[in-house]
Amino acid sequence: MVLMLKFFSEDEFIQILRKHGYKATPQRLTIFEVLKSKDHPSAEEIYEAIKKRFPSISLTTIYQTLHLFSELGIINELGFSDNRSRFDTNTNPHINVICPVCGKISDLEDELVVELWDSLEKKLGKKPIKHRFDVYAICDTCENKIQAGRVRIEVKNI
Amino acid sequence: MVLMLKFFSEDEFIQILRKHGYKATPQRLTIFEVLKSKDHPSAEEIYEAIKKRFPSISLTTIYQTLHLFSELGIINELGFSDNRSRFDTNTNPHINVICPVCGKISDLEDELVVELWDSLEKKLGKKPIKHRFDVYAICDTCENKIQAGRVRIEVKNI
DNA sequence: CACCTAATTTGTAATCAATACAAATTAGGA
DNA sequence: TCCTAATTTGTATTGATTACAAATTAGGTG
Repeated sequence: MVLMLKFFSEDEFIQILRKHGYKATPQRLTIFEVLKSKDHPSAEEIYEAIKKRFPSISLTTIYQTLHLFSELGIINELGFSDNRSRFDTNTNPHINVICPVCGKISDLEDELVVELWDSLEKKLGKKPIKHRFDVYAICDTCENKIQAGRVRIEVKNI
Repeated sequence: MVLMLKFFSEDEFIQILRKHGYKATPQRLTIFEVLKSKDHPSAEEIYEAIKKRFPSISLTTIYQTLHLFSELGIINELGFSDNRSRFDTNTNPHINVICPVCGKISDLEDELVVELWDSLEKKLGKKPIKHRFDVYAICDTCENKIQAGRVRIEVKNI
């Protein structure tokens, strides 16, 4: 951990690619920039955002690049039961708080999570490779809509 | 929490269905029994196991039933990036320790996880609905194969 | 116990995110 | 500037899951 996509400059990012033997293509750099600005985007959302800056880009490139970034450990792919992965740029120990109504994901950083993560090396006999901690709770926005009777509960990502 | 599919008798299970207005069909009871005996099965694995006891069952029924059980809160659907959900019958606070090589999932019950779960109500301002904590670590079986040079690393569920 | 009806099951067709593939393009070293 | 392996692109395909409508059935009622 400690690495965090959001804090890399473009130059640092290019160095990371080169160090691993990968080329610094404009497509990769653009996807990197878009990832910085998005929260927990799906491939489709990334594709839509990137087409604005890079109209010729192919969806296949998006997928290949996201898999490459996952392999490099700078993002995590989060598979969901609705078959739409989302991509997490926060690789430090944290909890994804997911609203089952609107699908919004927000990060909860917490000392106890770090403590739990650190304790796992001893408990498992080896340091784990990565984590994915999800918790489901209705977000305030949706809670208010429900209170006001303005929404029928329809569950996402659950 | 406290509910645990593995510890329900068939009669108790029938009562749960009826209490919620659902019929106790032989298909549902068979799926319930098979879930008791499987660890973290996919829909396909459940289908294969059930066809032995109930040859006429349809894959659609498997899916409908698994979704019903999820709705009742007695199992959790775990979506993965390979687009194959697996179903977790352990709804108590625990960590899924996933081997990225063979895909094996084992449960780690731990006091810190319970403590973390219990602390979330205060931190979020509301009691969360459910959790899903995954950690990736190569299992002993795969570790040994790798040491012996008998396997090329090929990643699953990651 | 037989009947009735809404719930459930079944088989097939459709969906759609993700992947495979092969041709065209390009980063970056020589 | 050239060269080549890496990368990108567009299209075709895959495969888990869902939609749908017809057939069946659980379980309540008289």
